[in-house]
Amino acid sequence: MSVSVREVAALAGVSVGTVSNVLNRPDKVTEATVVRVREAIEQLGFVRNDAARQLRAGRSRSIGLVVLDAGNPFFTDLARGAEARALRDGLAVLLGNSDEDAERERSYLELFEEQRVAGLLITPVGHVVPRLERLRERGTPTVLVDRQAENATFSSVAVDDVAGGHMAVSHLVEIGRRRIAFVGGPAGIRQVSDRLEGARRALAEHSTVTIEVIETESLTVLQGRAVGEAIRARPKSERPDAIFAANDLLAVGLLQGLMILSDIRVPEDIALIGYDDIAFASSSVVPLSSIRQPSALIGSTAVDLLLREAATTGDFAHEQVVFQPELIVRASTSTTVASSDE
Amino acid sequence: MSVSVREVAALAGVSVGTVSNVLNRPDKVTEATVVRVREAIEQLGFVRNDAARQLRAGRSRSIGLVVLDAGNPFFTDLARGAEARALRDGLAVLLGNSDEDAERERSYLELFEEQRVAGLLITPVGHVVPRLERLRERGTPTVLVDRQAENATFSSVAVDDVAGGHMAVSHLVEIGRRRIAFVGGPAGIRQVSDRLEGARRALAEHSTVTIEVIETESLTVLQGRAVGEAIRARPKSERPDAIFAANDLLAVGLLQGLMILSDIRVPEDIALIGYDDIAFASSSVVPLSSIRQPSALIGSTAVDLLLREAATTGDFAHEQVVFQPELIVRASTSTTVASSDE
DNA sequence: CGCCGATTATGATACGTTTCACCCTAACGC
DNA sequence: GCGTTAGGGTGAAACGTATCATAATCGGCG
Repeated sequence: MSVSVREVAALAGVSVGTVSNVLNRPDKVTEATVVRVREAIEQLGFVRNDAARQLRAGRSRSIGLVVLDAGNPFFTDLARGAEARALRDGLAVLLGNSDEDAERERSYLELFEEQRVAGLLITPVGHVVPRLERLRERGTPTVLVDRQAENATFSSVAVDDVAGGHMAVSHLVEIGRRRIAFVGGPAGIRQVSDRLEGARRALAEHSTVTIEVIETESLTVLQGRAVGEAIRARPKSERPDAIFAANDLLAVGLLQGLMILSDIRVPEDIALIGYDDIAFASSSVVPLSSIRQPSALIGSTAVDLLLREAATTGDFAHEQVVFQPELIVRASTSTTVASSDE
Repeated sequence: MSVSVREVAALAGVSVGTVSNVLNRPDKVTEATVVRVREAIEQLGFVRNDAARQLRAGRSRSIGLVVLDAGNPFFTDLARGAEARALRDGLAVLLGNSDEDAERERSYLELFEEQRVAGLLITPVGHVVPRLERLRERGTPTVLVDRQAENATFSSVAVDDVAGGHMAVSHLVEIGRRRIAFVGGPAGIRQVSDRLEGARRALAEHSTVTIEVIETESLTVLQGRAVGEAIRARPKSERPDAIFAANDLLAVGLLQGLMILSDIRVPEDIALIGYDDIAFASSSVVPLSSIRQPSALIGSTAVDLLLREAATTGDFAHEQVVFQPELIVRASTSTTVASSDE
């Protein structure tokens, strides 16, 4: 059925070893032979079998990336950054979408483990550290993405979410808001709890400000819309005067839920700030204030760390990279400014 | 280094064949033996080597999916649909992003071919038919996605883009627009040319309406913004009174480019309609009219066709599924209606 | 002309799994 | 008690590649 090196070798009148050399180290083979083998390959339509190659090599040329939500532009940008960086070293990136679900996460880890990936990038949901440690023992380096490793036992690249939460809420307070709602969840997700923690710290500096936490099942537009509608249904006096959403998807959904068929004005009645600064944030109904993260840079840096860790034999080289987020103010939190966007 | 079935077998005191049976057909093995083997697996931390498995099987348990733009929600939704359907048959989906670039597309095809994927889903950019035919000869079925196969030589699942283009422009004409601009590109992409074709047909029915084609390099927010700014820079009299964007990403960008620091009103001065109806369309500055496609359904149907084709031995079973798009009217094309959204 | 080193080519081997033809044993029917 | 059968288990073979020790070839030089 399938064409193998053996048949190529036969047609070209050389040994299989030579064919392999043409494929992998053409400089070690005479020009004339190279040509002859290449012709045979062409003629037979030979395509190298990656499974055999991997089996022999003991390791694949791919790295696995498990993200929380492949539909979130923040993660697609991150993936794009990772892919570009990996490509420079001839590595492919396998993308897995855990959808914030520990079970799905586990099944992707299993898949990647069976594939003997060259490395693993993950934004963890469940309790995966033991599994990751097992992987490491096998020689598969792991880098935690968008999440700081608590005990420096893994390399990680993250953005300071506590600082980001602090920024967001400080900003809301500065524009005069006092009844703030935090919308996000599930609470088990580190990014969410850190952003909330930052928000709380900002509050601690202003005793007159209160915060209400509204937990969601996931960080999606749909969930945001549901919460928005719930808030809209409240009597005016019980509504917050500002909302800090744990990400932009929620914020966009909130905007829909709050404004549709409603007299609520954003930001006049309720100011709104999101997180991630996805490309759509600047063009939503009311352009969205947000906390910007360098998504593509996170991805490429993660691959960088991964490769560095893979190259190091002594395994005490765990690096923790932490980027600082940036406040982007747009119309959703500014009554006066005519946002000039970017 | 790595643990193999052999060592598991040794520890459990059985043969390798039995271990394999426990892994793949546990019902064929005595309960007691199963337990013993499972314990050995656990104890040694054995993880099945997928490369060896594939090598033996001759085929992988993954299907490849090559899309035009992994950052476009239309395609992430499509991918999600495909993944969910594939999972039901125990298949993984490998996602490749061609970024509308023939070279990248080629390299993903090569990768998938080397991986001996069980099947291929592709939204083609370049001239890939010969390569796909070669794949088919090898026994790898292919389904064209979001693109009708011209000569019924491949299975395909698509949406009638000509009809969609017709819908969009008919709608613009109906609300009284006469100077229409079509924004999209590159022209080589079938979806773009079909939508334009549909637009032209709609025009043919109204001799007083003119169309201007503005070609873009890609279908992204950035490109849309650039075109929007170019239109904004024109003298008022030379601006179109309606724009049909080849997808929502462009439309969102156009919205940004047209409205920022500008007195142009949408839809009063320029009506705007996009294509795909991504989740963000309903929550943009001006909620966007669009042509809706059943993205997840396209993905799952494509996998369906793929599996059906893979099951068929006689190879004359190419099916062409064509869905009809749906016009979604929102504020960007309606001066009067206070959009009730969904 | 013969020797040597360098350059090329060879081909057996191993990677870890699944499969399949075969063996063993115990139970069953007659 | 013997033949038959079925259920469990065995282990060698094969999948297609890369590697590496070995062999062949060549050119140059003494």
